[in-house]
Amino acid sequence: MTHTTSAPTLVWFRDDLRLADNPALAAALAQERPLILLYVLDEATPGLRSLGGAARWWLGRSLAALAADIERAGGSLLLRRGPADEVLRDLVREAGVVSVHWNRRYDAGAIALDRRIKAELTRAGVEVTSHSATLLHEPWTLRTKSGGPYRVFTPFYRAAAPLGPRRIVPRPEALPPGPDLPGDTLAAWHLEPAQPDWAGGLRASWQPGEAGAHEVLRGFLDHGIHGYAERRDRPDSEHTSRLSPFLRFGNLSPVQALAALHHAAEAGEALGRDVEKFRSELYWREFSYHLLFHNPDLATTNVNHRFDSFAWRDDGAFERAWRRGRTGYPIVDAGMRQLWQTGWMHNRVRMIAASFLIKHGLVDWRRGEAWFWDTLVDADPANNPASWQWVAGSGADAAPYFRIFNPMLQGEKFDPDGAYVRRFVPELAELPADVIHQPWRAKPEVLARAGVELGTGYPRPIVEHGAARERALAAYHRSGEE
DNA sequence: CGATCCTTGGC
DNA sequence: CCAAGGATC
Repeated sequence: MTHTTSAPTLVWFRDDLRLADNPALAAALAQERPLILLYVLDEATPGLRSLGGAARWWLGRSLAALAADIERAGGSLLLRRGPADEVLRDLVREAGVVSVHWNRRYDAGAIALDRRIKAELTRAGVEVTSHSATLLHEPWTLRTKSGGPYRVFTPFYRAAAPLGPRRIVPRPEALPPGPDLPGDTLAAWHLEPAQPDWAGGLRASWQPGEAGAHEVLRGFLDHGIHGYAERRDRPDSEHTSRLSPFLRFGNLSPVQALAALHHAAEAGEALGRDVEKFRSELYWREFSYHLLFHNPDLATTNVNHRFDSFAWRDDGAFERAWRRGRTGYPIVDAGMRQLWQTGWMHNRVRMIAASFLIKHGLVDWRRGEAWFWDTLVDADPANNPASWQWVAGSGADAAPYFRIFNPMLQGEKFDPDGAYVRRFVPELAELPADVIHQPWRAKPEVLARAGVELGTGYPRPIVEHGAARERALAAYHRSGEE
């Protein structure tokens, strides 16, 4: 084999930062040519949404891990920055690339860019192949009997699940070296914050990359999955998978997660109900991408256009209090502070916090979506907007608008001992469980004993729940009359 | 087409 | 008890 003398194949990594189960990498390897492994930091192409701060941190860590994994296998990761079409055009010319492989993306900006690059390179005589890697099923393969895309989860799931995912592609044992090409250093991209360094909580919470993904997956299938169906809703317990950021950046594929889940189920390590529940959660991710593919402007436009005339309030003070975790509703504030500290929020609390911004504050869901986009390590172009629209009531298969979460009841139901609130809202740590979700109702001596000074220390509720609820229902009915 | 169903409640 | 209305077969 003459790897070093023949023309190279290029693998362009994007949302698939792993070596195992990577169809583009495997197909490129099978060509037995010198291999260029590329990542492009593209902050210049119009229509591509720039990563938020937390996601940039995750990307930096993932690339460091990927580069190390690649080097251990004998290859090297090339880093270049700029508009991806220009970067690829230059690199192809510079290195005499004859074949390019990548795994597909599904947001409109990326689809348009990839299509343009593919057309240009093909015209130039380069073979370009895209692969399915990031989803269990390609969105265009699922249609209702009447021919349209699914808009309700359950029929989607019933149609998709029996199809079964593609086969897992093995992890390559060795990577051939590629040509020596000039590239950027990761440090020069400044993906991790320096001044100020706000990422301490993220570093303490996560180990991005492929090895970290498998460690979390293993831990989840050994422990968290037991009782998952019931306890996944409890923010005070460790029964969620915490796989979302790994799936977002492709440190792990959903195909790998599903296969590991089935393996655990067959080995009798997990109960059917828990397995089924987690499987359906993987398919919720799938459904979000399906919605994104069929609604390219999911992050900016109401899926249900009845909401286009909704009179959102412009309330900077309310939004700031929400972002900082100072609404005076402990379960909301705990969630918002968990988000800021760790780059992640428990799913149940995401719903409560999102509902609070939208319904108690009447703030446009896009404002909340943008904040989550900037602060979540798992922020992706599908799940984030789809979930915000779900809470707002404007999305597909959405919660009805009149379903307004009661933050006290939700707190008491899902964090009954207050352990989650105590962890993230230390001002309230000494309050007894029976008042921790509504401290304003505690007797003065109880507050004093706990060292809580409402108003000066922990805030009083920014809105009264009952009044806010009535206001939201009235706004909804007004909107419906137009 | 009419029947049935629909992630995540609140009062 | 209340609260719509659309998706799907």
